[in-house]
Amino acid sequence: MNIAGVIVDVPAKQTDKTFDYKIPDKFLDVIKPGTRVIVPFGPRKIQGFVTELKDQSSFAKLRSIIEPLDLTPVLNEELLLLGAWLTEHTLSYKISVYQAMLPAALKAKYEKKLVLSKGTERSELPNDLVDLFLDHREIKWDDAVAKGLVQKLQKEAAAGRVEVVYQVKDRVRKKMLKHISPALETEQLQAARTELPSQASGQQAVIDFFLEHPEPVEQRLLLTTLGISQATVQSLLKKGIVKTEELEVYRDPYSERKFEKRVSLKLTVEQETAIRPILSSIETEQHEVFLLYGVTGSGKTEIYLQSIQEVLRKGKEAIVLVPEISLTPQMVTRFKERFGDLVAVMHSGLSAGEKYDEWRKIQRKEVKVVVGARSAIFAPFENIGIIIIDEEHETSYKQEENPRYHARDVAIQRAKTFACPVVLGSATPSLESFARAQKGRYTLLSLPKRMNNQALPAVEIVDMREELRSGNRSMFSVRLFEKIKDRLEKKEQMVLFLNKRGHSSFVMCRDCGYVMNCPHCDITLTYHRYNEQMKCHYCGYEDKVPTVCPECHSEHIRYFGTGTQKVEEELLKLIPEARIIRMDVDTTGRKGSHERLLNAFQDGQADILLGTQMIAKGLDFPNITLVGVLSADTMLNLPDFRSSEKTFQLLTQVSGRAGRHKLPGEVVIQTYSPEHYSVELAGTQDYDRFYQQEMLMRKGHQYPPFYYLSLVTVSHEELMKAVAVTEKIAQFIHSRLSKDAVVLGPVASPIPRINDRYRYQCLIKYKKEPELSTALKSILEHYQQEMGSGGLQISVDLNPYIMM
DNA sequence: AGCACGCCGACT
DNA sequence: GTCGGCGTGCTC
Repeated sequence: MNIAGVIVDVPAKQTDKTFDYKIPDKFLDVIKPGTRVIVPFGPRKIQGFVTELKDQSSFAKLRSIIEPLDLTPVLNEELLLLGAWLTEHTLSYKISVYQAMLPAALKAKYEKKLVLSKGTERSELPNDLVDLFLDHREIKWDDAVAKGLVQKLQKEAAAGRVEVVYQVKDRVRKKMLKHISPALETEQLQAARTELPSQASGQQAVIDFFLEHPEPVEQRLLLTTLGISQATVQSLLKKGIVKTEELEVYRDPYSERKFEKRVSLKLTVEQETAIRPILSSIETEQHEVFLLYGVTGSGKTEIYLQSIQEVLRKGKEAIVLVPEISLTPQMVTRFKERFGDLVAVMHSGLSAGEKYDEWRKIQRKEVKVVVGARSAIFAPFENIGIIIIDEEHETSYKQEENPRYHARDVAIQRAKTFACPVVLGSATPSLESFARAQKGRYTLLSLPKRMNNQALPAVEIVDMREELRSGNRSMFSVRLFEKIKDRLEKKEQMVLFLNKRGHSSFVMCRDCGYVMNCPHCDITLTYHRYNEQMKCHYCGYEDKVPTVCPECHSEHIRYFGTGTQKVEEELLKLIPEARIIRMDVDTTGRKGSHERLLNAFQDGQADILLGTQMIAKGLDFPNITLVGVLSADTMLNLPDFRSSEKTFQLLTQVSGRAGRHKLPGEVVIQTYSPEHYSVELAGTQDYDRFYQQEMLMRKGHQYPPFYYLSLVTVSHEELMKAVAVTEKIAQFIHSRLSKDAVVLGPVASPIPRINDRYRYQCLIKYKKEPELSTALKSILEHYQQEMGSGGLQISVDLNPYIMM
């Protein structure tokens, strides 16, 4: 077994296979499947993943692996298999999949350099090159290019005075710090202490310290805790009483914070009923998917925590996925309080180094629980006992770049391997999941009541068309404004929510709320400034922008868009004394600012929390008694068949922020389409009826969960080329599928041009098409050459969430 | 993805 | 006659 099959770090169709290399004898015991290695590849050196070991290769002359990058494989057998599965299910390159499974820090960086050859002196070079190597024997290739000296240098290279060197670098180094530890056993240490001169109090203190704690301690820490100087340590070192070593330390993003240990809460009867099947699945080690459907504030988190506790008791590990946006300090705290140091946290707020350290803790089995966003699903645990996905309906679980995976699918796949349960939790489950629960593929667990029977907040829907009619042109309705003033007087807090994702413009009548829809697709038409047209991105339908409302003939018809900053300004104009904290991408950009703003709000430093998406979830402040949604429509009018579902989910989530504790909560939803079922039913928090209604729509228009979707997006600099290729692809797919499948397109993508590239797409709706994957693969194969050089790009998304 | 090899246009 | 354009094909 001295040959390794290696997947090389070159994301291209032609290199998407294993390359065989000889393993040098000295690395035979280190290199295993899952190890990263540096291999020669053509003239360069690149990183690769060993995926298999073998005795024979069909290749006659093999080159050798240069060196391994890991002492322990970064991918274990299960993850390698999972990678193969993912490749198949996302049609991505193997290398992209493996890289997606690991922290970015493990991705190689490459450097191309020019080095003075051995035995060559700087003075032997031509005059204009001498300075380049002034105080090093090497220079960066890019610098040489910038100075326009490449040709000259290449001549030197041909003459053997300069060499081109390729280097593979790790992105992040392990953080090493100097540690001190005793060099002697306890008794000898004791003896050494007595031999010290009596005035050597510092040295005595150090020995006393090590008699208590014999393990290595960071030097800086030792000096400060004992109040001694470096010199003291030096003399002990000379005497051979202590020794130093460089040890890896973790960057701990939570080191500053103290967590009080909390114990389990008593479960309510409902929670008790809901948790039982989960516990039994853990107990009997039977894979099962649970949909934990519980209204906001019904205590889902406590069920997660206690299930995990049971898993840990069995000596197994747990993965908890939380949407990036709600991976709030509050959430992390609850897990840290319960499980202390056994928890690793992974989210985008961490630096690459911090993420890597958290990952290392998992790999080294120093933690048992990981709480993290999407990519935490790849946590390298080897004995998973449960996978929990909170806010299961969130679309951020779907990765929108290659590999285009859905964390839910990966979770189920891994859980099958480990024969453990998956718990999908949500107050507003995705239609897909709820439908599966209805069909019995998932086990439905319900928590219909809030804990301590707190009533759901009263929701009032305000018709903004009425407001306009009665002369109120501001963005606050009379009702909402009254309530804001009332809360300010009572010194209670409130949250104002503005959905910012309404940017893709749509046209709406301010008088009657009429929004232009596509007659064939039930999807909002998008306004295009460049040709003053309304357009459907699903079927290509086009219409003129109306000057008067087709419905009520009003002239107040215009397109929409507004921002948090504008709301803040207007609010301050009306109520100058209001203390507002604004949370959006602008104010939370810097690291830690998210947490700081929320803490400020919690401490009562502001009355109003104004924000976008990010304040919709997970917040749990006792003093919030009013939630205002400024415009419920923005999301409803996105060109997306899930827009109703997203609107309902969002409104329900936001409403759930109010009155979670002693004070009752109120919600005001402002809208131009109060009669739309997603708004209306969010008002009564009636998921079940929403589900029924939305399922009818989906069935009628052949959308998930009745049909699967696949999306092929073609882009090219030339419009005609993009259209023509998409057309051919559509025809080809059509010919390969059964008559039950629907192939739509070519249609311009919702973003028809990015970076001067025209984008066309083809949407496939189908129930069961075993040939589809093969067909898509052969398309990618067929256009391979053109994708390399001709500037053509084709991307395939099996089960897209964003239609762009 | 790089990089080398190789075959056609504008220059010393 | 040469330098250099980027099309084509390969990397174990």
